[in-house]
Amino acid sequence: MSLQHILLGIIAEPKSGYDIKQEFDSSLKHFWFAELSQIYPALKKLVADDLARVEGVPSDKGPDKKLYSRTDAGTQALIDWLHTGPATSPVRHGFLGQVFFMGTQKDREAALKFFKELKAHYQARYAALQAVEAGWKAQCPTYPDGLGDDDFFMQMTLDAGLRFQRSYMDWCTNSIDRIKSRYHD
Amino acid sequence: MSLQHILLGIIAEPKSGYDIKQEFDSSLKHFWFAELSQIYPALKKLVADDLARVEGVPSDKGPDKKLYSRTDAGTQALIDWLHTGPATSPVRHGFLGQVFFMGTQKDREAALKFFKELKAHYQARYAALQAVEAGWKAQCPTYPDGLGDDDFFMQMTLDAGLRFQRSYMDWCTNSIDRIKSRYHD
DNA sequence: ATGCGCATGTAAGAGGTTACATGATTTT
DNA sequence: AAAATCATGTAACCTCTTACATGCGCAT
Repeated sequence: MSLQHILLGIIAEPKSGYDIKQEFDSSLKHFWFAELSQIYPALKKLVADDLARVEGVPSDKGPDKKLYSRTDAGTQALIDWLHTGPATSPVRHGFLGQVFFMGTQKDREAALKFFKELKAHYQARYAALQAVEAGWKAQCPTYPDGLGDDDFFMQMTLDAGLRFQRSYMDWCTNSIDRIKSRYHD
Repeated sequence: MSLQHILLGIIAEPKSGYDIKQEFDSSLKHFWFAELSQIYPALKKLVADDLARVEGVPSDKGPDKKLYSRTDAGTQALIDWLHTGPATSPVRHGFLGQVFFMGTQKDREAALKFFKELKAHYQARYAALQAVEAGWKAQCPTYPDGLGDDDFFMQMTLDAGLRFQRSYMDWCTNSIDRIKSRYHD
């Protein structure tokens, strides 16, 4: 349900499916992602529902680009989405399932290895978000509160990403300490 | 992919699909959940794959219960899963998508309302986890480090849940302050 | 000439949700 | 007498992933 709305948000400026995929991979990946094979049909559906229009333009290299942009109905559908209340569908965390049943396996070293790997994973994600933030800081010396109205809210999602990753990392660090003091002392 | 493994974890003791659903809703819901319509076929598949066995027993009320338990191959499959490394598939956060595009709508009060609703949502989840923790504390006076080996890891997932909810709440609080000081001063 | 980046898609399948279907017992 | 709880499932649908298919232009 959310993908359609997120696409509507992205095509405030005319964009092709290929452009959108790159935007997912660069600036949106901390909260959403989609494959091209999902994006193309979703854009078609927006047009079928009169929420977007297409315009074919020749490309420098490769086939023609299809640029999608919001119709007025599309903008309204986006705003309606913002008014339906926060989209907080519950989330599945496979790694917590693994921890939940980790007592099944008596190998303490395996448990430590697991948490160290998890911590490294979140550290990498954290570093990636910090790099995005650094780029933003370089562009705007009064970051974050001197940002324009649109960027203000976008930066909030980056702030959320940074906080959440830190929280995961802290939990890993603490868990490693607890395992060590329980089994290595 | 993870559901099968989580079911294997749960059926260390013989359990019916109905029992499992209740366990999801009570103690596992901070990291996983599943509908009965998904659980029943999944259990059948475990039996077909020789990872579980079934035993039909008469129930006090209602139809016969089918109790599922792990085979040795099932236990091995569970342990193998723990050795494949942390299951960190990326997560989609619809509400962050909404925040990302919140600048589209110029209504500041709507933005504040959104964040307050979100904060209330996470506060409710946090309170639910605290209640689970309180029950645990009542049972075990040396909580959390005096817990048995199995419970030790299970409690870690509760700790994770509490930390993550706090982190979401803090972000909401901070975002509300930022919106207020940007637009209400 | 081989592969990479640009640019479009389709098809099969896995995973998950919602709605439907059945029937017994216990509580209000 | 009606509703909730116990207990099993099936079917249609939606979302997302993985694999496949096509073809141009540019750099090595």
